[in-house]
Amino acid sequence: MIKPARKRKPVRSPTAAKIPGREAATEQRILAAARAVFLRHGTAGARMQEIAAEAGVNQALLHYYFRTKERLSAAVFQQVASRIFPALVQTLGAETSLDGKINHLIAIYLDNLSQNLFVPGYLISELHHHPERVQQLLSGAIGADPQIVMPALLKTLERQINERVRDGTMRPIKPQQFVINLISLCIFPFAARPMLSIVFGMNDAAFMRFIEQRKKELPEFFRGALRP
Amino acid sequence: MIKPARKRKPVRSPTAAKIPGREAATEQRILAAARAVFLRHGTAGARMQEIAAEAGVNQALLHYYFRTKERLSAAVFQQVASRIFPALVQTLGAETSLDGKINHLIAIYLDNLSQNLFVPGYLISELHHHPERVQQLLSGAIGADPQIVMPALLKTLERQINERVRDGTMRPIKPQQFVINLISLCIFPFAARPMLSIVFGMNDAAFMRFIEQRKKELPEFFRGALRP
DNA sequence: ATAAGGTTTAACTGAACAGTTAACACGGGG
DNA sequence: CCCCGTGTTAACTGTTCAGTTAAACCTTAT
Repeated sequence: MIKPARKRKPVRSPTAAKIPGREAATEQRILAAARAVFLRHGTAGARMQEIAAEAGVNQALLHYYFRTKERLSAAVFQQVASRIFPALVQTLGAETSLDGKINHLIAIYLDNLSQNLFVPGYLISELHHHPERVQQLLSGAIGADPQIVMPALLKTLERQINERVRDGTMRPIKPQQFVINLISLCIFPFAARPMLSIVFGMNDAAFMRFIEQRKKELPEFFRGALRP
Repeated sequence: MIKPARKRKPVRSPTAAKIPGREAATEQRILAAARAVFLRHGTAGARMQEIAAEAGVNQALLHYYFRTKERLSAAVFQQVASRIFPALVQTLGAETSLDGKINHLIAIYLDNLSQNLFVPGYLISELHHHPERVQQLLSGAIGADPQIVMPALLKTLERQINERVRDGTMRPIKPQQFVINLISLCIFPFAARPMLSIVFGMNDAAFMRFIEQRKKELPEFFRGALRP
């Protein structure tokens, strides 16, 4: 069987004329499009064609810049994760007061997530379906091996908690429980937002008011829970 | 083009001989298999072939009992959701004391989720990727229109909170914030488990010990947060 | 100019997938 | 005894999808 000579249509469509000096960074456009699509549909549910369309390019370009769907999704995951985890490590690992850490973490998380509403649902979903990737991806996102950084962080917290317990200004609590309680209260409302919207009848504006209220109340709530 | 007569192999494989009176409920086997596969991979990532294999049946049987993949996944979602939501509504809507509700909800949620570790990740993932289905699915899971049940529940909680505020035994808090804080602390650790496993270096046994400790500490923590 | 090399395109390929078809099995009621 | 409805199977179909190919384009350096 002889392959027939390919019939070709004109390659550069007339609408695609680019301004020469204004070369848009195609790779960045693709990454942004991929992020939008992967956030909405998850890695398994996303379609390369949809990403190409959203970026306004041909599907082959996706493979030119990122060999496979897997690599593209990994790039997106890393980008998204690196907005969330370093803040946690830096804030809790700093040498500021415990109360300061609580205030700061709540403030930056609620602010950050308010502008990236889909991030928590996406991250939980990806980590749930691809637990085998977690280790390497977290390493990249934090910028160091979490198995070295985190124990140090927990030690620091434990010391600070013990000081306050000795002062009589705080009840004892394991540093792990401390961290989990704090980030649960910050992140979960965003992860469960689709549910809350229906269950509590919240539209987008109502949800934002709800979060604004949390910004004011959460620090007090959390510190209150730890009073002796 | 005339279709050639089909060549057929023997239809009933010898190993598949069923005990006649002991007709296993095939539909239930399929549902259980579907649940396992959908929980692991999510609706988009799951493969009908894998479900068939896990149920030990032919792929065509899946379509015989549940017309499409979508219906099968809806059946699974409803089954899983109906283990989580009714308990919430019943517990918080009951006419027991506020402290009793807190204790009860924490106890049953941590117990229940400990035996269904993948449920929170699965539910959050599905709700995130298919928000349009939430309404109908929640209605089925709760057994009533959530937009009628939930406001009543919130009213009840608000009344109980107001009583305690008047007594001076509780700080004021909006009933929505009350509910979200409570279920955040219960559910989030399970949803984020893949992350915690790596970040805190917890294996399965360590995670279970972690949850056991929460069972004891959470009620105190939560009530403490609301002391005046 | 022009050749080189990075960029972008239409068309193609092979595999995987959800869903269909028609044959076969078998117990129960006529 | 036979056929009818439900259950079950192997094989098939049409589509969608990730990934490939080779031609065409564009910019810059020579």
